[in-house]
Amino acid sequence: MAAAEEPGVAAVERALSLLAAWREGEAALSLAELAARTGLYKSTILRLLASLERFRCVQRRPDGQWALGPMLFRWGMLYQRGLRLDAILPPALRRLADESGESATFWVREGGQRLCLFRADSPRAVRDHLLPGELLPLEQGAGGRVLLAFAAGPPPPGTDPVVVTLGERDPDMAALAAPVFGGGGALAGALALSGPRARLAPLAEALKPALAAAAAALTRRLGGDLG
Amino acid sequence: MAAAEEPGVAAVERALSLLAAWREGEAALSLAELAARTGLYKSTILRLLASLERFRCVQRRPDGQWALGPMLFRWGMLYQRGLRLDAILPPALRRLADESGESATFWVREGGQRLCLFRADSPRAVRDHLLPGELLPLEQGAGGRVLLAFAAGPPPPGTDPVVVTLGERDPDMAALAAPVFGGGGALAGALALSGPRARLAPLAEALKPALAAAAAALTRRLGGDLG
DNA sequence: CCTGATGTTCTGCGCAACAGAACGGCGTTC
DNA sequence: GAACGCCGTTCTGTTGCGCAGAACATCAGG
Repeated sequence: MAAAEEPGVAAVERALSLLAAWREGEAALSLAELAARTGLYKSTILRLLASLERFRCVQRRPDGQWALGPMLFRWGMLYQRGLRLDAILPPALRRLADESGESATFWVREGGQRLCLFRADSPRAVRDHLLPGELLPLEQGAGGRVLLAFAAGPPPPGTDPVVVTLGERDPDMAALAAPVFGGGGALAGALALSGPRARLAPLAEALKPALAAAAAALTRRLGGDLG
Repeated sequence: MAAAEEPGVAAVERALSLLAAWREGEAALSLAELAARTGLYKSTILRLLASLERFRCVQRRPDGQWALGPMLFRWGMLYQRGLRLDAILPPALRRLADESGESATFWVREGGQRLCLFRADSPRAVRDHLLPGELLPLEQGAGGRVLLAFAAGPPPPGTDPVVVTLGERDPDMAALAAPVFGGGGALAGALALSGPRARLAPLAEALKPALAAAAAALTRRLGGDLG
């Protein structure tokens, strides 16, 4: 990375591109696969992995394959808890999922995407499949639309804060979402319910008040109604 | 890092030492604080942060302070789910915590330490405080002792698999733990109950069968009884 | 207004890190 | 058993990357 270009450290970016090679559901990757996915030379990868391993960001398995390491989990938890939502959100999401019968998710905005920060799956066997840590576009789905629509703060009183979308991200799914505000009226995230379209679409209007109430309760707990 | 020393990439290790600067409960750190904690020059830190920011491992706040970034959360979740325990453990821990009244934790061994991978807090207000992502020594506490004692695989039938410790890690706490085995009889982790010593110590013997049964049920679900 | 602390920018120089070849091991096929 | 292809490991000459650290700008507090 020439000084005339964007600042940074090329070796660090090579190491991070390695970490970015893992995908959902992959426990371990071989050296050859890492080379194929990153375009880096195997000797370069081995040197980078040595440092990542020393800091416990990757670990080498007995069969020679490489897995992500525990320090990423630790830092990921520090990130999540640094948002100061971990004490409040999991029980609130669990309650909402149990009472509504659908999956409850809390989305936060990260740049041009939304990140699934907390999740309580529906008690039902048929439900949408979504995992904490997943990053999705803002433009699709109720959660993303709420993060866009309410970025500037709380709407005027009397405005319906709940957004409903049918089949935007997946044709068979539906979702509702409402904004949650934190201190100073800043948007903290979007509280969403989601599930199969056939089951959720007929119930969407009926679920709006409960979702709006749950989001408002979270807003109050976060001090978002004081701004 | 001279070639004669351990292999690796010094710039990468500097960047990782930056990420390691954050501690529990710290949402953001200033440049000066990062310099104080790592001993790196501020110009060096800024270059490293530029790369970390580009890969979304840190983010700069409007006030100029630096926070850990969402990609760490994503990779942390990939690490956790790569262990293939996420579908099974959270509900099992919740059940165990609700039935026993104490906090339930799943520990995995990472090198010479144990990592809190999943956690269900006790429903009671007075409980020990422990968070996913925390790393603790193996030599202290029931969870750690189990990871040491059963590293070689399942014990002979008839052996009591539950370890009880009183006040080892914290004088006011007590814990019980039992091993959980995965495919091929390999130790997957330790299932633990923990809480205030005054409350848990009198109940420890009575809780052993339930904990052993829960651990055995997890072992069966993971195929650990087939090896 | 002054001071101290913090954050930002710049650059010469040294060596860190890379590219990529060569090699060994292993599994598969004939 | 030999040959082949793929994977992982080791080595090294060269160069441009990345650092140290000084200088500077900004800001908050007294």
